[in-house]
Amino acid sequence: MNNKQNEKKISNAVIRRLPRYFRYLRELIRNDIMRISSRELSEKMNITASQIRQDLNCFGGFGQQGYGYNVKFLYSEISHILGVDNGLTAIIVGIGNVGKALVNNPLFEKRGIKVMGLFDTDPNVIGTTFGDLTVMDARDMTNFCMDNGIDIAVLTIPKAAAKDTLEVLAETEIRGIWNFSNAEISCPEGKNIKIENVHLGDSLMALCYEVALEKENNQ
Amino acid sequence: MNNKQNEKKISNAVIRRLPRYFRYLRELIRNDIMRISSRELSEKMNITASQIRQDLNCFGGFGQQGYGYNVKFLYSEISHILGVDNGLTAIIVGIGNVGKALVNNPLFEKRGIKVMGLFDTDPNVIGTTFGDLTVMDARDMTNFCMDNGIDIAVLTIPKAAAKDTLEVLAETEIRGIWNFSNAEISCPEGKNIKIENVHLGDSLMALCYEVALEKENNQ
DNA sequence: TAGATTGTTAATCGATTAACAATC
DNA sequence: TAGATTGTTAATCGATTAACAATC
Repeated sequence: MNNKQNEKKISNAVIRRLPRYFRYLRELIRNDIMRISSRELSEKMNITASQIRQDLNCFGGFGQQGYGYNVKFLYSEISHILGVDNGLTAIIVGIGNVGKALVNNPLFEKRGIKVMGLFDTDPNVIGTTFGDLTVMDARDMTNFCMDNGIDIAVLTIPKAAAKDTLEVLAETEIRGIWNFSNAEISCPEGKNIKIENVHLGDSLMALCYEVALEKENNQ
Repeated sequence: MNNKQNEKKISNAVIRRLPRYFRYLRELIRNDIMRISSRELSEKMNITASQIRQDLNCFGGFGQQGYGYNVKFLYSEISHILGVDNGLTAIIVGIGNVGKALVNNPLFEKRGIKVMGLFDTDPNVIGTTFGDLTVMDARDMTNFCMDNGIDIAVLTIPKAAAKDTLEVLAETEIRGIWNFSNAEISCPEGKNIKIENVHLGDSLMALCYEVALEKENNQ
């Protein structure tokens, strides 16, 4: 039950699995399933029961011997670990096609993240509205982030704009960057900004590798 | 030099790194760098030189002792392994916000994939055009895939539609699915369809974990 | 030839799985 | 209490790194 997060570093492999548990548990709740054993969950998720127990125990004992796990309790604990109840705030920088796809996406809301502002440099885009948000001039980004205590910046900008934007953001209190630009960015010296680089192209190519291999072997 | 692909199974960890090599090598070519040693590349990519040599040797010797790697040659070999020159074809199923972001994306073209068709079920969307493609009725998807020998289906559809769409696609000669729907799909029994599930929400949550942890520790 | 750097084997490290004592 | 299932330690497996002989 007690939080071990501060005691030892959680491996990246574990962290990457947490959102998956989060998804499956939400599904169980939706189906009114109240309790589940590591074995049952392992069958649904296609991983070993051992791994589930190891993973969950990184954060403390969430289960009960002889009973299993209380689904709602486990879900709320994992939600907490993932910061779902932390009231994190975000801005989206670059309102092109990808930016637009994210603005209208339940992705953020589902995870308790509030999108507070949209930014672009194009005068034709600045001033347009999406729901209750109006696209602002990127030059006002620093002030906006500072005034509103923004936690996360979503970068849906061209590769060429990534470096400058990173420098601007480094001057704010931003804590994380979700980077969709093709530039591979890393945290500036002396800062402590967590960066998640999303390379959709890499995902597509991993698929292409398998497809191409199969195609060659088959004909 | 000789292709070892058929000899032993390449580990997933290696496959996931190939697109990254692809990107860095393209960058080197753009900067007119003709040759590079594993050590130099390792410094740029922030991995060990040992790993680079191990990775590349899964596919055969692409380098030369005492010299290093010829950038253009290595790039073309990796491109080939990733199927860039295989003339793969694709359709996009579901022309909502995410679908639109992908239609207008150089992602496919950059990797030699030709997007041949767009599909949707919404009568208001069917018939609209994007570049030289017109959105077709999803009911015509099976025939279109068969007639055009489509390799890859990109699913940008709601979670609820994923199961049915998968069943339809299973009746075609589709070889791969790039799945953006929140449903976690797997290959139907008896078929050999490679599936790449993209969970943008999982990526966002992994970032949130780090951000939330830092926030808690700092205040 | 001497220097450099690969290809490849061996050593290390970390992550996954198995086993079982603890306990509900 | 007996049965079930966790939490946790130990064993295994695989991936990464180090080392070095091969060779350009």
